[in-house]
Amino acid sequence: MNESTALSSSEESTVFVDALLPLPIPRYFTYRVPRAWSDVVQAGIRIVVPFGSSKVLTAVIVQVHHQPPKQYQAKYILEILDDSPLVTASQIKLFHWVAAYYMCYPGEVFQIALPAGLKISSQSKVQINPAYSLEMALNEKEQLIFNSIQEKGSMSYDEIAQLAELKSPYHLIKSLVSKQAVLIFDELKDRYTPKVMRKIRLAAVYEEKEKLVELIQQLESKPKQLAIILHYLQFIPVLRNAEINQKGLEKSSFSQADLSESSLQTLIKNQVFESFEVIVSRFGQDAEDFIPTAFELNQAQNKAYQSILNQFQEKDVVLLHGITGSGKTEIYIKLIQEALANGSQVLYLLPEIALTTQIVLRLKRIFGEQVGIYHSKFSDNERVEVWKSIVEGKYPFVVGVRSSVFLPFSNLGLVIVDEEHESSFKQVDPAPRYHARDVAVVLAKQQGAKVLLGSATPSIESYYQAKEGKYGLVTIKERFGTAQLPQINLLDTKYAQKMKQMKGGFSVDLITALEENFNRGKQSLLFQNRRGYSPYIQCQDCDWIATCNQCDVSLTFHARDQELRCHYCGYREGLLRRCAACGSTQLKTMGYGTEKLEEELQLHMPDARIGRMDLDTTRSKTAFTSLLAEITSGNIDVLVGTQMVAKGLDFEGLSMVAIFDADKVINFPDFRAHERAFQLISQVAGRAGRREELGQVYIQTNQPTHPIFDHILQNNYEAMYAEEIVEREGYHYPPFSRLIKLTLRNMEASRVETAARHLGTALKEKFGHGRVLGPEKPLIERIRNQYAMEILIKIEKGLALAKFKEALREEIDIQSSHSACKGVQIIMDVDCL
DNA sequence: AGCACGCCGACT
DNA sequence: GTCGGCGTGCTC
Repeated sequence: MNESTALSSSEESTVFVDALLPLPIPRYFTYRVPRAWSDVVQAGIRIVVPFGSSKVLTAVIVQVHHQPPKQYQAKYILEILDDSPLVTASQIKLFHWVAAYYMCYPGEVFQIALPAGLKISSQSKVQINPAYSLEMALNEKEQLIFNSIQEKGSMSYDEIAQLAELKSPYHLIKSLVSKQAVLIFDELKDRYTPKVMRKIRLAAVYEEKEKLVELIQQLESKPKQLAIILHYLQFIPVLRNAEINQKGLEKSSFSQADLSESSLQTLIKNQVFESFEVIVSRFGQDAEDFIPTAFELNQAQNKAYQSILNQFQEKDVVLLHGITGSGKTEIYIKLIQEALANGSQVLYLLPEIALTTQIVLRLKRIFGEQVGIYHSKFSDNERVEVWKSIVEGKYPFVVGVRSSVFLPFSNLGLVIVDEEHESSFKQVDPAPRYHARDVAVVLAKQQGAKVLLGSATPSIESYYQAKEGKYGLVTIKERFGTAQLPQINLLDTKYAQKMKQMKGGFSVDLITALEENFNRGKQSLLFQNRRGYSPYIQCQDCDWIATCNQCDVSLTFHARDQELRCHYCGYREGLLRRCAACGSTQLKTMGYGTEKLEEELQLHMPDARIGRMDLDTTRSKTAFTSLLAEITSGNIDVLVGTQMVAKGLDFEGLSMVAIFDADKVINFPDFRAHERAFQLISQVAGRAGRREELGQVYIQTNQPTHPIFDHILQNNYEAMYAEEIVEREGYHYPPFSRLIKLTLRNMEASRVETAARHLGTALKEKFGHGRVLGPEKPLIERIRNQYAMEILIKIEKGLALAKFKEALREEIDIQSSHSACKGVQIIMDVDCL
């Protein structure tokens, strides 16, 4: 390739860049770089580019070169957003790997990887610079735009382009910016606004003792001002240590102490105090209670820890199988501390729901300002901050959800995937449909890092890898401290029914157990994986059931809001008074959601304080934390909850756990049903008796003889695994094969069916009947008026995966252009769960 | 993914 | 006679 140094003519030395755009298009796009920026551009910096007739997008440069495209005229870059790379070369590589593996496009990975604040688009805005002082004359057009912005307060790029009759207003705006007439909203440069804190400090003269004493004497007659000074000195003892004055005190501290705002203003005006702003980290606030703990691992933990270190010598991935309450977290912490001490970065992946709980607080307390949190419950600004900080080398330790595998690490030494069996590590809806655990393994390999997968109930896949020797395996079978494994009791609801021992959905035994536990002043947990009041309502006269008109599901009744809701499309309507089919008023709520359990339980236990934790009661971050506080402070005796309570919730007084209905989980029509049931039930059971006392677990089921319960009762993971793995091998399911699920969608059922049959036949012919299953109707045939059909592709172990996928992609492309598939959307999900 | 360009039905 | 349906194909 030509080097710029060797070129002289202007045409030849024009700089071009290949850019990755956040779109599902399989290639890079080449743009021309304005001369002024030819030295600025480099791989990894973000640019703003025009795309199509009217769109403007943020892209990232992957390559800088001098080859003008031959087929077309390259468009100019509109803007440069960074002066140093924000996306690393290894990230781009990872995007490509993910795209190839999960059968999507690098642009789609890029789109998911970048927090929205780093991807400005045509909607970005411009406002007047309050400091503008007419020093620089504006030309006619600029003046026009300036006036218009002044009038409206702010204008978007699109609006300016329209008014100025320009295709791209960037140059005009740039000129206005350079004349200091306007400011681009931080939204433009990126939508990220740093969080600032207003602080107050004493003017430097008063750092001297005499001056300060003098000041205080002067203010004797002004009690309000004096109070402010004294308040300040209480927190910032300037006399003892003059230097701390520079850091100042938060302005809010004064208002919180009910001190006069106007007196403070007077002091500022009189130059006793000065007011200033600092940019604060959105996470750093409680860095004060940062305790660099040196804790001791117990014997079992230490053994496990040593074993992990040993196995890391040979294996890149180690699976830590530690039963609930065995203290895996302490081992993680020790490993993290060690990796950080070696100067490498650490990524700690957690499933979405677990992240809001105590573990984050604990890690923050231990690692202080070293830790960055990457989570969707935090605002996008916070995500941007984490991204930028990692690039700058801050936050060597990141705790995050699945998308944090795409952060710009450069020196990763350790990745921990906690609760590695959790299905929320797999993205389902928009592409890329990636599994964060598996991407983490690739990421780690790329960076030369080690991976520790941790779980009390590992996924069959991971355990198999460990058994096969591909991963290391470390097992802890003892619980931490004096905690014992809970005792598990099965409650046969079929029998109870026969004996008239049921009160509503509760067996008498369950109520008795709950009451006893309550009378002993202990907390209980009632688990039911279904939110709302009742999953359906039915007419007692004609058996009609209220269903969603956009989806093939029943509407769930929510008592608090007195409405029926569809949990799939979000549709809601008021509660019906009459049956829509026969007009009868005999409508009855059927089945049990958490709301109904809460209500019934209150009738059975009128004195108990009952709380509920599910998606509906924890929508906001504050609702979740306040509920958590209620539980830990003992203000709740029985907590009713969905799977949210099963993950990482650990509170002292909890000595009993009840699973309201185990049958739903066990009978789920899927080859992973047993694995999932074991995981979920063990997990919920594990919440009980994490302290000294022996915990009790009650499971209501109408099939107490089901073999899965043998393993659950004995907490025997290995036995469950041994049984399951035989099944998997026999039916060629993972880990003995790879699965790709094709979902076809269309508004018309018949079209989807035709297309699915057509595609299914073609694929069977091309890849063999044994490898293609279906097409079949999914559990829910229609969602949001879209009908679906599924085809499952099984790829046996040993087949060249990448080649197969290429061939599959090709065949799907061919078939999807066939008339039978017209208008039918085809979605590919690799390693579907 | 959007969005423009392009060919066939019910309307002022 | 036109407005508009959404079917294909392109976007540097």
